[in-house]
Amino acid sequence: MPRTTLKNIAQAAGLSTTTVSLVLNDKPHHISKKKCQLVKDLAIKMNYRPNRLAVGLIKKQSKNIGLIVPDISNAFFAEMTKGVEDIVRSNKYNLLLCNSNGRNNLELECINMLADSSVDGLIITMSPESFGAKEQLSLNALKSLGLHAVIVDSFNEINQFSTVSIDNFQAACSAVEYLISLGHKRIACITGPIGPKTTENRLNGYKYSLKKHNISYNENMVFHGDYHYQSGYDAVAVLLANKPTAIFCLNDQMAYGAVKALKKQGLRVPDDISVIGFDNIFFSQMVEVPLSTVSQPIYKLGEKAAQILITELTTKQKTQHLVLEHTLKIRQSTAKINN
Amino acid sequence: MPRTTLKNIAQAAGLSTTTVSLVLNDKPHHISKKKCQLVKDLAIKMNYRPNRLAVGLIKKQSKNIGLIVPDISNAFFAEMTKGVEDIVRSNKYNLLLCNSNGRNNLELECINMLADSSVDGLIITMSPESFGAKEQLSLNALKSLGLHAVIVDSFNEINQFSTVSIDNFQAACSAVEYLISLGHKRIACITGPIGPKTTENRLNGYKYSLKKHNISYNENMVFHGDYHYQSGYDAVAVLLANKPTAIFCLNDQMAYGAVKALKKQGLRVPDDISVIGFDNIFFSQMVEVPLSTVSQPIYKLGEKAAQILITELTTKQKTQHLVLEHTLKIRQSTAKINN
DNA sequence: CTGTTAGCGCGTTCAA
DNA sequence: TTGAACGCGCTAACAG
Repeated sequence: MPRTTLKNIAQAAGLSTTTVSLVLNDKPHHISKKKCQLVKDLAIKMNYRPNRLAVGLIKKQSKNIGLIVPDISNAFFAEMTKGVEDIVRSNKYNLLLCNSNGRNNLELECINMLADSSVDGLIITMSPESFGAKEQLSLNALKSLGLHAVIVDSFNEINQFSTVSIDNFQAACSAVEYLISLGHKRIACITGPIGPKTTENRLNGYKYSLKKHNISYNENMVFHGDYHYQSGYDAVAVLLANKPTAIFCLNDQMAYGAVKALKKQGLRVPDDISVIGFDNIFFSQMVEVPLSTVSQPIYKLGEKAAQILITELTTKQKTQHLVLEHTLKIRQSTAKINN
Repeated sequence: MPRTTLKNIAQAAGLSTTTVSLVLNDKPHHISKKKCQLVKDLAIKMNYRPNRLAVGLIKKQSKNIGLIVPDISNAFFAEMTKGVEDIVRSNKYNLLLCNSNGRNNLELECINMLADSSVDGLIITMSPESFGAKEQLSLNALKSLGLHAVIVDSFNEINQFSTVSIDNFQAACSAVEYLISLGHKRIACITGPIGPKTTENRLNGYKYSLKKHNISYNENMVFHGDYHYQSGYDAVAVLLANKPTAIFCLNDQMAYGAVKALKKQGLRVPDDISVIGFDNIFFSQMVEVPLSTVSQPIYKLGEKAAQILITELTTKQKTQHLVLEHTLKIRQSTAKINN
């Protein structure tokens, strides 16, 4: 049995579809109270609900918003997505979810598919691959498709899209400064893939803070991981050669891996070596050694992105670059240097 | 600048929209090679992409699939969603994501919104509230809207929808039997909210295995949690009164909470008390004491659900009830009884 | 106060 | 070999 359409209820009421449409959409009209009531009753009785595709086609707005993330099964993106979803839904939009699997070409496909679905706008966290020329590819796609977009976890002053993120440079500084305040001088760093601004900024914060405290920067104290658990684990074997007393991991997942590897090497965290992470995903309070970390307001990042997008969509407001506050979350994986 | 439409390219080619449509959709036709080529070239040059809303409206299939989960920020659902998304996308569908926040009324709203968006079908994990009469509410909504649906993590032989899940009863049995094989007799259980079949089946498995081994069932050894970390933590204070030597938690999150509380009480896991979980979410290998648990094929649950749905959509295949294999994942939170 | 007409962008008869 | 005409379900202009 097909859904009841405007026409169905128009027929049942003996009126035109226009009349019914006017009444049901609360448009200004001059239709008799009785007919109004008739239409409304009928709509309820026949369980009428407008077809969003048809409305979207004519109004040129689908009431759909797209979200592109590298990997929804990653705790960071899952929590961010929740923030997006809550705002989107409370504004009567639907959310189209896409995974780019961290690949720039898939990201481009997602952008196109979402455009094909006439999304009113989209929220995107660029894939790790999308930096430099490839980032431009994505940005240009968005631009040429005339899409409204908000970019999360990336800060690009010169582009025409709104952004939401924390100040990754300062956040990294605060983590490293904290380590230094604990007496650490031999501070290693496990990074994500080199290229994206987010990673660059964190790494620059690390370098800056070292320099500021007259600690010379040693390339061998930096391991380039990929933001996954395993790379944090693998990094330890390499970094230990340089006898660090602390390790700054550019995300929590890699910190978990590092802690695990350290334990396997017979080193105690934080007694023998300190580890600090970045993100403060939910599980960081529950891992073997509750993780000290730079806390990002992950859920809020998603919320704000959605709010900004919807605001841009409804009012004709210009783009903005929102920087959310980070905090340092001290738990038990860091301690004063001990020697 | 608006997107190029069929009409645009028809004009540019000096042909009718019909001709263009025929060519671009590879429909049987008798159009000269040259014109064919012209159309195809133009389509590429003008970057033509069909409007999915328009196509959906006319074909009566939107190529959209809906997914309703209680909470996408929950690691279990995030991973399941990834499985769904991968299959959905590789079949050229789009995914509409909805959170029910665990509430039946929101679940109903989601179902309606998805129906309004003309989704071709949907995948749903019922909210914990949706059991008994409330479950029927959701089921009836799906039915009366004529929606194709696949239900994940729930098994209901009498309904008309396909289901995908593991055998929760057997899975619970295997966990408890394992504990018993380790010599445990005083086995406590931390459950989720009572009502949903999934929880009931696990609890019944627990009871059945106890009985099978002549261990009398003691109501005070069962704590009714809510599947969240905190309730696992809170349960311990209550359960300890009955001196259990092992605790069976109906999901991993609560197991983490239990382990944490146990530690706080000065008890060592597994030396003083064993803990076993359920789900095997990704983090269970990384928590303080790597968790022994019943492993569900979470990603596969999502994959299979999507595959079944798409199969039902394309071929007119009847519903099926797929039961996936679980396994027991023994890690370090369980040990032989020690007294 | 209400209905007719037109069309959003597309696919599908049918006639030419 | 091609195109005009129709309709998916709906809204918006303009009549009347």
